[in-house]
Amino acid sequence: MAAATGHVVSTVSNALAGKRHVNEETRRQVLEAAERLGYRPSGVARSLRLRLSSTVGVLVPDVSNPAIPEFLRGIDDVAVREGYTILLCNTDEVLERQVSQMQTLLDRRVDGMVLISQHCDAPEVRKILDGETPFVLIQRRSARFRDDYVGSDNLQGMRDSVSYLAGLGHRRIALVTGPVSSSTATERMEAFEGAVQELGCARDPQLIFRGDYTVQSGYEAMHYFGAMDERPTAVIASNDVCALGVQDAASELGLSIPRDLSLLGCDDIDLSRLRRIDLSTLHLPKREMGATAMQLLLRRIQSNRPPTAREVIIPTELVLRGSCASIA
Amino acid sequence: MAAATGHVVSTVSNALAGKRHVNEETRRQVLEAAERLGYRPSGVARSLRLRLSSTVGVLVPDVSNPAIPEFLRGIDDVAVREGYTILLCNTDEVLERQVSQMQTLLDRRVDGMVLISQHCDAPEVRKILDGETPFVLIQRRSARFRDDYVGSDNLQGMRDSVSYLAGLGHRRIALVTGPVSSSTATERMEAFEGAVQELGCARDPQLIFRGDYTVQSGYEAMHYFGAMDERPTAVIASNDVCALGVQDAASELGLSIPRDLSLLGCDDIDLSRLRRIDLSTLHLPKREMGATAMQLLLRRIQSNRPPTAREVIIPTELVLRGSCASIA
DNA sequence: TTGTAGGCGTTATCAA
DNA sequence: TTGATAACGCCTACAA
Repeated sequence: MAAATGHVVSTVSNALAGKRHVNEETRRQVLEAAERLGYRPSGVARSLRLRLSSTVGVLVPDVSNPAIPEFLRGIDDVAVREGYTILLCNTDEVLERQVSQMQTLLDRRVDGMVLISQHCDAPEVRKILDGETPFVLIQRRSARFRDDYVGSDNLQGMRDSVSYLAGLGHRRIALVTGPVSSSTATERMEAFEGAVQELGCARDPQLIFRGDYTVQSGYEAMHYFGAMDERPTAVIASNDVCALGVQDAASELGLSIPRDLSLLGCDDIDLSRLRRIDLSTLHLPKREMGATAMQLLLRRIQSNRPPTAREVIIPTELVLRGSCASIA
Repeated sequence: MAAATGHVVSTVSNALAGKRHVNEETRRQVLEAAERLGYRPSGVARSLRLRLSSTVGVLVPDVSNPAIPEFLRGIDDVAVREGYTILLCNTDEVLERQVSQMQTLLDRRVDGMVLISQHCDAPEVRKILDGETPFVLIQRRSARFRDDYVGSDNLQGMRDSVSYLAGLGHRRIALVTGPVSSSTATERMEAFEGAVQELGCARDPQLIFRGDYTVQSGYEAMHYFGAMDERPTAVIASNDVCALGVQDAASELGLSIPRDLSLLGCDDIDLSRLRRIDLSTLHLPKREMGATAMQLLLRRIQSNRPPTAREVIIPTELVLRGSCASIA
């Protein structure tokens, strides 16, 4: 490229980047030549030189789980605005996969990472997190460390949920929880247990089913609940996707929602507001949360001294639709 | 790193990469030092040297549209297996955004690009496509050029759909089509028109509503159809997401599916099989299609002489669920 | 305002 | 089998 213009590389570089002053005429020539040749500076070379890749890795359990893309979209919104590109990695909740993906991201010298509901306490993971590369956690935080984190207010949310159902007269309320490794799942479960006790509802461990945030697990949960001698009159699912499975099994069992069973979700995925689904749920502004996480990450990337960790807890809001009713 | 081991860089490189023979003892030392120092070769430097980034860009309209992530997952499956990482870009169907994202990908020297339902005939886009960087198209192909392409058999699929409905006695069948710029939408629409004529159904241009693959557009379409003097008795939606909107509006209008209205989708997104949705639709193996596209891309990336373009047309399969019934 | 030169961290080539 | 060296394409002192 330099050759083509008759100017030296540094002049070309400066003309293109507009960093230092170059003669207007020189500049014009360079720009013209670049245009004509379709020349564009190599981001790779720049990354090597600057030791900055303008790239962030995002780890997700599985993009095709409906709850995930909305976070992703929020992250992307601010990433694009700030000139970053996203490297996407699916981990399927499998620790080794997560570790190897993180390693790959590091090898590619990403400027930072966003971990959406990923393992963050496993020693292999922690070892990477303790390195130089900035990161932010979404919806799953460490039990032992304080990191940059964006998550929902699970305590308040679950309390609202239980007290809403209790207000409708329900006393046997079941919970389909998420995987043990998920702090959000754990927090929601603990809040559930607390609220159930406070509000004088049944405290039956059998009413808690361990799921894994999938439709399938909600489906299994409901079949399990349905087979109990004393069925729950209401079910809270730890996320909407899983609530969809509960709905499905309920139909199969001939249980009408909300007549025979009240159902409450968490997350408020886009589909929950469809009349066919019509799921009452805790709304979570996922796109905004993704954006917030990315902003936190950028703050850390761009600051010279590592800022102190910040945890952003987003309040949830109960969205009442048609899946709950007072007990007959 | 080289310094730490007392060996020269090239030896270190070779020990780590295992390319050429190094003394077993030397090798051990290098590996040990790397382990101890947590050293990992820079992918950026390697990319610069090799002029290969092991990175592919994927352009999508919007990740949070449920039809998209499944393709993405398929792409990722083979990408990971082959050591590639995905750079994700949302374009929102906006041409300038697509162009600027493609430019960014080029700047980052991606080894190739996958365009999921993107503009591919606009001159700005074509200019980039005509460059050196390999690419594959999914679900939207060029009207004028023959590129590597993976898409559904829209002709056969739409024929099956119409003839299924005609077999149920429907004669007034409506279509909610996709954006003009989408070849899949166009192909489906043309196939619809042909089939409708062949099978002796109403050929009323009013029965075709131009949507854009969103829930919202399906919703609007149904309200439009619902207000007609002579309502259609069946609706075919150009994709499932849009069918969801039709369902929603139908509920709102007090039309029961399938009693008052038969509804057929396209794509078969995961959610369509939920009992609450229960949408009859054309199944499309989206994850497999994504994988196929990525394989096509790799073939092009890895071959010395550009192979001739290949179009892979995937047959669709009508999945009968509960959204269609014979006419009363 | 422009030119020169060094280095970012690899790999490939060539010589030892 | 190993060592030295030259790119890859960019940015940035520093010198002119």
